[in-house]
Amino acid sequence: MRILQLHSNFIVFKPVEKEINIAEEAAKEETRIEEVVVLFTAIEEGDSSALAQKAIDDARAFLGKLKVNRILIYPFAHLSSNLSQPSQALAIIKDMEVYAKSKGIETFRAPFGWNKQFTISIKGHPLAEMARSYAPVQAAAEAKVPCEGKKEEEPVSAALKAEDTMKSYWHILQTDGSLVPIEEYKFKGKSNLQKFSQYEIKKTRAVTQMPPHVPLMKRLEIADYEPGSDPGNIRWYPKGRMMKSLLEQYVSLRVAQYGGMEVETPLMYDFNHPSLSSYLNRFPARQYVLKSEDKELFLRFAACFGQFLMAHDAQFSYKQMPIKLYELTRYSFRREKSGEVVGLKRLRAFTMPDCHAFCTDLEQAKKEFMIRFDLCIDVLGNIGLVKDDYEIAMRFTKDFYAENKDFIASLAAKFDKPILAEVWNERFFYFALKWDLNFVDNQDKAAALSTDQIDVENAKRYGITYVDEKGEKQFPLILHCSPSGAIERDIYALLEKAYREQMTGKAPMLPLWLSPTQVRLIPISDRFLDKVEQLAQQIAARCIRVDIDDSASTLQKKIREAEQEWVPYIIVVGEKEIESGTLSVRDREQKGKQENMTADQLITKISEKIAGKPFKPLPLPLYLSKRPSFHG
RNA sequence: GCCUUCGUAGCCUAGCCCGGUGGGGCGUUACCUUGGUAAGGUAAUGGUCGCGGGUCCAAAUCCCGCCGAAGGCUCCA
Repeated sequence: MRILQLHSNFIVFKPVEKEINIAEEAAKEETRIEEVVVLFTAIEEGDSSALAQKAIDDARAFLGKLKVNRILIYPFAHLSSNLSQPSQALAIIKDMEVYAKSKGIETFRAPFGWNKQFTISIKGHPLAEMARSYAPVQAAAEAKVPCEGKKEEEPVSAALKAEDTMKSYWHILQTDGSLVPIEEYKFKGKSNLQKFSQYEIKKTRAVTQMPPHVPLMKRLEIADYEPGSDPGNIRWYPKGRMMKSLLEQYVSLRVAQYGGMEVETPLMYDFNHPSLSSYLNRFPARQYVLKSEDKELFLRFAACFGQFLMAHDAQFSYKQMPIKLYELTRYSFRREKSGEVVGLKRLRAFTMPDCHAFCTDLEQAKKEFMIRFDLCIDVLGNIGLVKDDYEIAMRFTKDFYAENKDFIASLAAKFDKPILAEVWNERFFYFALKWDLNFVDNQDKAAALSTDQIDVENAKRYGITYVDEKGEKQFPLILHCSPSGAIERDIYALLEKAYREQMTGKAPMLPLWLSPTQVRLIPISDRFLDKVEQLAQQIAARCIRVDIDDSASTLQKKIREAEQEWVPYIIVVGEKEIESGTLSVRDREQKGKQENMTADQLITKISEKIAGKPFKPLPLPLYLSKRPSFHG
């Protein structure tokens, strides 16, 4: 049996003439049905009533999802070249109709045996079009790995087999390296891991609140939606641009210290390049496509292409390996579905540091993997996201675990927190092992930050080779690592974390090195402006971002506004301070407690806290009265 | 893409159900106030009520279509 299932706005059909002599009686009139799932159905040799019921049951499963309860069974012989006898076919079609009605479905049927004309309007969503094929006997068809973007289901048996291959078996990998099936694991005291597991496995969501980081990114003048672009393409205000730039610099610095060689590669690539087109098929991201003269190009959705094409042309041997290439893409483009794009969490254009390491063999890859694992955790920690802020998932096949149990156990021991493990029976992605660190936000949704994976496929695909000890060409293993994840996502995580801390009664703030204003000076009156400016210059000369609130508001209001801007240190300056040289510093970290210190002591205190981090000067005019407001 | 909800000044929002001159707050500007650690006072300014069509004597309000956003679904290397 073959069924083409179409979720339609409407269908209009009209019987024209009888094609066979057993055709049913029908009037040659137009029938119009609105909001209906149309089942174009061909009955094949050997089909039974049981199969008819199964077909209806499968269709019912979709009716629920589509929120429709109306079907049209439309006999359509052209789907098969192995049709059954018309008399049997009619009987089965009728069985389908009776069964569907018995299940409470509003069922229509087009007459059997007629040549009919029809007009149909199909809905555009992914589930709208679906082809199904039912084999009459359980002959094992060959299994195929389902391919993303294909709106067709494989024959049942093949689909079942593929499902078995793709089926994820969820476990918790404990710090001693043992696996506990998720149903048996006690999440006591591990509520974030539980939330993350739920999100990964069941995708449960129940919140209707706007993600807290969205109003924050606007109010703090970090970033905003850009209505003049495509959804998920963000505008960055001066403060946000500065933060993003610092994060970019920091991650790039750390990768350089690790040994990554920074390169730059094109934003757009030829759709028809042989290596690229086969990679595209393995990577289920939707692209931005553009035409230039007679070429079709796509905007890159990862940094892999440029680096792989570069590695393809490079000459290297085992003596130089592992070789590490690095690029920070500004931007990677993924045309996420409009309903999925949200705030800084999921974008269509995002900044992605990506470091690939080309390794000779699994031993070298494992060693390198471990080094990068440390690097990622340390980078995130310095950005302001510690182990309590994220959960880890590790994904591998049954066989890989069996063969590398000690290695996986050592990763688990190093992380020192239980790990969500996704285990497959067979490998169907290009990696043998992958982990990702996931931030769990205030809506209990998870977003991946850092990740690393051992790629066992792409060297061959891109023709990347190295020369081994015997002078023979070999394919390397490739590690893909983003030490921080997307930079935008880091900012999302920092804002969500700040919001969470606010909920627990703490003053929300950004890490000191990322705060656009680190010190705010508030003169008590205009009379002190000159002296305050001198103080500002003294502080700014030591690479600290300081500004002056010279607006016309009252003192109290200026303090309130500085607090609402999350300024870490606020200093009111008047006669006392200028004469004594002692400043009364309001410390946000300590909920606004005031502490007396000299300017030099403050400078030392801040310098120690931001040591080792990149610096950028104040991204806005020194005087608040000279600043435009970018949002409200 | 689908479903639900929502679009009112630069920002937040009342009014919509039950049609009859769109109200408040923040901001901005001006004036008064020059202050000692989270909102000083007065006034002025600012609106194609998302866009288009319909119903009606009359539409922010009711109806239809479209656009945009948020949440959900789906998807998520």
